[in-house]
Amino acid sequence: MAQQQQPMYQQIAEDLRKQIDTEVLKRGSQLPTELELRERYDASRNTIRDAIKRLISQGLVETRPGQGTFVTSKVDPFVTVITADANTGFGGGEGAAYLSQVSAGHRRPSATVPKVEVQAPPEPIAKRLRAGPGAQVVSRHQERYIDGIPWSLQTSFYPMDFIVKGATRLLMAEDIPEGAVRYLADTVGVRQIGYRDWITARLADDNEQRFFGIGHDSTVFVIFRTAFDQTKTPMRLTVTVFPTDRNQFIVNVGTDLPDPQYDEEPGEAAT
Amino acid sequence: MAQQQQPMYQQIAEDLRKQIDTEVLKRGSQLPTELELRERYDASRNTIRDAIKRLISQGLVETRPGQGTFVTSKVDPFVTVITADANTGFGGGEGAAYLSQVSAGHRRPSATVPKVEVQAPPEPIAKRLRAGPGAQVVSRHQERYIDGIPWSLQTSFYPMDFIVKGATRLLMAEDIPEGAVRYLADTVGVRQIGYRDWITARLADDNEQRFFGIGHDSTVFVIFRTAFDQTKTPMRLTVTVFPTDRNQFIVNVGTDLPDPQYDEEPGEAAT
DNA sequence: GCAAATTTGTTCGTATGTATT
DNA sequence: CAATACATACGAACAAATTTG
Repeated sequence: MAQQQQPMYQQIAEDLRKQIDTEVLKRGSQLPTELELRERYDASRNTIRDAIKRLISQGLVETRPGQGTFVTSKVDPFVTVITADANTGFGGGEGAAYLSQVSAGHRRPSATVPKVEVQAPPEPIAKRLRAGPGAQVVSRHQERYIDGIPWSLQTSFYPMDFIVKGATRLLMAEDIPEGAVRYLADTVGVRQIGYRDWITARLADDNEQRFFGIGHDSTVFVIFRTAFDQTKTPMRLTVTVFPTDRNQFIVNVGTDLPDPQYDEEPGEAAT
Repeated sequence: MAQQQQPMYQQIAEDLRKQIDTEVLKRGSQLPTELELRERYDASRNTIRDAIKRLISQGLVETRPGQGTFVTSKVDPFVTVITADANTGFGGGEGAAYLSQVSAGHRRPSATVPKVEVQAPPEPIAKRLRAGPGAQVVSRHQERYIDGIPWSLQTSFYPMDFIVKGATRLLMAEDIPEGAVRYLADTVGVRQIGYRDWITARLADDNEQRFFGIGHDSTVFVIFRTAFDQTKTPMRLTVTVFPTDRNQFIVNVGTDLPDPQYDEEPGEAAT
């Protein structure tokens, strides 16, 4: 009987995970306290805590000091189409239409008013905007929600040059209803010919952990969107941070594809 | 004196992280043993281990039983272009050209011979291929490397129908040099008009942890690529798993964009 | 090839601090 | 204020993996 291979804390974690999967422990419900689990599994409290730590790092439960440990209630994931679809045309702006939201109609996106700053760009930003040393940029930062759930943190950077040439509304801490792309075309004659998204993932920093309400070893998608004008010059860089636990992305290549079937979640797949 | 705010194990982790960032502890080098750190920081071994666990979950160090703890040596990330570029034309096959590899010329991709199976597809696969109950599919699984480094795990699923109609080479455990797209067009007249990538992230399972050599709380990208034929019917589903610590993706929207500047890593950005 | 030394992994017990009810 | 529940920290012992002599 080669059964006693795994450490006890992993066995306990596995047992609790199964109870969560099979809804014996329902979403949002409270787990037994550490002392109760200690008796049930005949283990020390430290071992119980090691098991719970595993479940936390897997995003299955969360602990609240003074209260207890609770099964996390996962939200229906937000699905974002990165490539513009036929209806919205050639997208890629900053505002509400910036990223086409699948399941639109059911869900209500919202965002804080932009926090606008003029700053010397950090090195990675400057490189992507091809801003030389000493150059200044305008940054516009927003916290974005869907149905009241923290969805993403977004910061757009524009060359200061646009302000000098007349696009002063970029400095206003208010939305640009017609979209920044349209506004820049109208005021300074800069037309967007396309953009490039650079998709990465990393651990969430402290800010992001607080805003999204995720643990310290949760990961986030970071998408760098560089938009180019008719002279192939970067005209905007938008950095958006999405927690991976509630976000998915779609990229369409080719025309005339059937609509995605949104009721089909991409579940686990054998490799 | 509001200095004793953070727990000790977090302070120790922070101190070690700084030493790694400033190259005091170089890439690949060994950290002091737990007993040495225990004396240096005047803490118990368990507290030292809590600090190291934090560094592990941040991907900064790795432990090897019987040997010690080592600073992880990060590889130059692999950058994959998801949208087809002008040169390769309308991509989306299964083989080597399946995903255009940036920095090509410097790096050598390789893959194991496909492991071919005929199976009843798991539920998520069947849904996406629109395979009814009882339907069979052919799966072709490969482990893929770049410069000998584990890069991705890929499984493609084809409807069994193609085999019946004559595309028997799909059953062979060997590469299809001209590409599966071309082969299917030639043998059964099924032409690919495009594909849709569905990008998600999740924790790595045991298989993936072993193959990629990553920890149990590391995350992976999972990309579901559904390819459609001229009748808008799914003709292939490819599931590819990439560890997030060494992979990035580019999506181009619009034509005539300048080339990416590959020497510019997307570093950390203020939000 | 084997035994010893080294190093990390697991488990226990205990005590105290902090947040919530 | 008291009770409850999780968070941090210490010490100790043994197991498992690896290297060294």
